Amino acid sequence: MEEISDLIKIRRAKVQEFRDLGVNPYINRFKVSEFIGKLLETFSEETKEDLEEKNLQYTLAGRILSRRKHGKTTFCNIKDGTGLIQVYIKKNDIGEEAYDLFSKYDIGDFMGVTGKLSKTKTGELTLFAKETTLLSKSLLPLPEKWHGLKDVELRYRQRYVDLIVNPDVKQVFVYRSKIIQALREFLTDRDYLEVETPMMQSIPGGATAKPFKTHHNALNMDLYLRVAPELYLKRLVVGGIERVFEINRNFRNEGISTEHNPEFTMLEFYTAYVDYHYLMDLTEELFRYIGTKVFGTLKFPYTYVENGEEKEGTLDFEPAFKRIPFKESLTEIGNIPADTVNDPQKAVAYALEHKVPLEKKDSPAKVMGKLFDHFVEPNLVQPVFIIDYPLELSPLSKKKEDDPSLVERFELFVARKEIANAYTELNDPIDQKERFEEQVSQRDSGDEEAHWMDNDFIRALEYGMPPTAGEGIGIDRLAMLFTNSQSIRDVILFPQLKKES
RNA sequence: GGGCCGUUAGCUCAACUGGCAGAGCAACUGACUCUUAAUCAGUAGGUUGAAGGUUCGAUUCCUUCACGGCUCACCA
Repeated sequence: MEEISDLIKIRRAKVQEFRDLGVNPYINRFKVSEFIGKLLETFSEETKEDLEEKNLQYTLAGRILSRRKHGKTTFCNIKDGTGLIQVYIKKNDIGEEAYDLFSKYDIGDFMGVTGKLSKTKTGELTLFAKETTLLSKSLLPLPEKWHGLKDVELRYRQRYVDLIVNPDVKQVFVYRSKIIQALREFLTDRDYLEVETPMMQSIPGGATAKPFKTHHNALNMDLYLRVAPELYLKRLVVGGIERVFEINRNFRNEGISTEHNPEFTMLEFYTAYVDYHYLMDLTEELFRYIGTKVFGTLKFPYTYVENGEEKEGTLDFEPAFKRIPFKESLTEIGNIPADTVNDPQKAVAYALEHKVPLEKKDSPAKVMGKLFDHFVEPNLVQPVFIIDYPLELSPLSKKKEDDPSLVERFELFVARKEIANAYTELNDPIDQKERFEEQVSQRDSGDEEAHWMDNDFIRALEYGMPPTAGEGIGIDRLAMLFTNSQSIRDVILFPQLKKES
């Protein structure tokens, strides 16, 4: 039925051969005396003579990644989770029978090896084997050693293979993990409490986005996967958890691109008694903390494409991040005439003239948003806070005291991407209710992304929420930024793909 | 969802204007006791993503579909 290539048939036959010889090809345990990385770290600089004198015996284990056979001797490289080391197997040293058995191992198999650590005449740290053990047999051939696995579809679908043969891949995910760890440290050191709030919500709130819908059978109730934790975290601020954060998944039923995966990881944190200015300072500090702690630098390479050419730049988190009001950014960075920005009709005309796609139902504020996306965002390379957004684009933010058409909100842009979004939280329950009502009417007129009415959230605010500022940071994009990754799929281990055909 | 590009051996890639589908690595057989993209000699490996169509003849041209990449729209 199933077509099996000769390569696999041969390997399956080998498994049987080992069994026939009384060798279990999948043994239960194997005691390792040291990890490879540790040996590389400790002994790479030592001379061959010193190593010989110390007569160091080790038992290592790892996956065979390459092999160079020379008749009665073989060099191979084995890799464990910590590093890759060369092993030298000589017939005279391990015996004829053992050598014949070893010769049946394939690239991709896990083997254990005991022997003396020394160096070859070329100076490479090498374990000179006295004994080898088959730990686990591999049935599928690994991709080519030189080119690795390049087919991006296979890399994402079979990430396990990608991780085996493309060493840089693991490093990206190590960095991702360390970045998240640094975020946690940074916040917990400042007395923020990490919490987990519902991912399944009956009213999906906290962001303008289309949710995924699911159904709970026992409760006979439709539920939505959350688009943001925001409204629950604010309920906690109401309840007295005045410094709170959550790092977890959000789900949005929208397009997939190099910057969007349907499930993505967000940090959201809330701080009572402060405003968005405080958060800007804290955000700058946070970026420098990650840079220093994880990478030991505040300057990062940045690859981008301009006019079809790949170019290299540098992102610098050292200088103070610029803070530019939204409206000013349109004129100063977007080079849109001031009278156009101030006149909704002219703005629409300007947008159409420059082929910015508008929809008929777009309000003046939405037109501004689109002008921003089109003319300003592509120019925001070094870290910059865009501040003071139009009220209508921000249904959960607090109005500015001196200009109620604007809200106290900022978004942080780096490398032409939106990385963070923050604002002084709206805590006036009556104002909040009116804004929800406005969103509901937009929803009724066909805007599937508009916010829902959340009466329990209003009730929480009615009990009183202290003045609070909150911020969300997209972790995937943050990881892209720090690892200079061109696609969000390169920082997500298993990105969403269609079913394999 | 739209546009452009791609899918050939396990992997990385060739095959001119439609004319016998090829190489390197991996595999297999053999030689080789310090190699490292080991080397040398030989062998095998293919429904060219799928289904139709045009043609004497299709990897190549056309149509539809599947999957992927980039990009636009939407969005963080």
